[in-house]
Amino acid sequence: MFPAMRVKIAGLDPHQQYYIAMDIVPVDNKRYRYVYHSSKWMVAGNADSPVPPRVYIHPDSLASGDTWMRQVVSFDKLKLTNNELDDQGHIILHSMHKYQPRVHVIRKDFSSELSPNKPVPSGEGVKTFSFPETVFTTVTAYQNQQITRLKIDRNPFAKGFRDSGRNSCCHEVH
Amino acid sequence: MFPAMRVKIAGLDPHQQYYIAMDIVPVDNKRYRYVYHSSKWMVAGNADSPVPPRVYIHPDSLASGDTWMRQVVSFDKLKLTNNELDDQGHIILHSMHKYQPRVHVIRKDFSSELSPNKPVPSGEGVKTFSFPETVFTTVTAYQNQQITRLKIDRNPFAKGFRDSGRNSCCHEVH
DNA sequence: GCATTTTCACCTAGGTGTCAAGTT
DNA sequence: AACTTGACACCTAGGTGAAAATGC
Repeated sequence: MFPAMRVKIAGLDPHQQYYIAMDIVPVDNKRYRYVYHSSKWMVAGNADSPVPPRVYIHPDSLASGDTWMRQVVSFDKLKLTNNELDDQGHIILHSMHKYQPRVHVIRKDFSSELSPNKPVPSGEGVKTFSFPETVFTTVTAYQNQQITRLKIDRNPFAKGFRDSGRNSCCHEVH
Repeated sequence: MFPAMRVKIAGLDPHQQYYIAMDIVPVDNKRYRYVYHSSKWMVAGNADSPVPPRVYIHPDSLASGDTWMRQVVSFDKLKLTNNELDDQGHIILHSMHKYQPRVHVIRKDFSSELSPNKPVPSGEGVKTFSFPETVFTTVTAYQNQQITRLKIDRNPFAKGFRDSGRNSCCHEVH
């Protein structure tokens, strides 16, 4: 998933151990299509049937509150798929649906049920945060030029598609 | 370090947490030189002055005995340097000296003193293993053809230097 | 003369969007 | 017509020994 979600965490007990995890939940029960001439996502019917729940457990888990709070916690290794039979542990989503990523901070002594294949437990010892500005719509092909440009300009792995990169290939270098 | 040291571990308490670590200790107090015509390492004087002790803590640490025993524990990410001022956490060794790698299994409740920059603690809760067949002599350039061939033939990153690789580059493919 | 460092081409491994082709 | 997939060129990132350059 790019751009990656990155969070700063405060208020933990420095000496307590925590897991940090992310899941991605549907925003509504709708399927969408993109209307190019109005540059808007429009409802295009009801959502497809639910997919197996998956949780991305941050690879720095288990770590102390102290460790978590000292760093920016980045979810850049989180991967998405539309393959409901995925066996790589990726988070499974429907294409053309709206989703909200959520961050979970889970005290170690409350993590007995934590699993990549089960919903995140809730209750005392688990805090969940979601940021409305991170809602996104899944696609298999980009629907507009702005998103393509954002991806190409910001992702180091897409450097080959940048205008500057393309032009510079034709300059003579001495 | 290639080939990497790889170990199978048995006899741990499945539910106990352990660190696994490696350090590399001098075999003797000598400096060596390689005599090509006899294909042997000969003593060439006394060892250089000791270097700062470094410990490689296996990146899967901390993990349960169960987890450790289920896998082959590989030290392929361990890195060596001859730079005594190294700040990358690599293990510092003198070139042209003989060394013995050691594997340490450290119970979590005994790991208070465990640090990449301090000698591994010893006593109850720490078990240390060394395998004489893994003794090696450090170099900055290979001293004989056998070791070069071993490296090239066995290390995937050296594929470009294999005979088959070199020849195949010249074949026409159609 | 020997040991060490630096630079380099050549790999592994894997993350990008593009485009052509396939699917529904 | 819209959506999805797969092959591809092009990157990042970093692990190899060869060979040249440097040091002692």
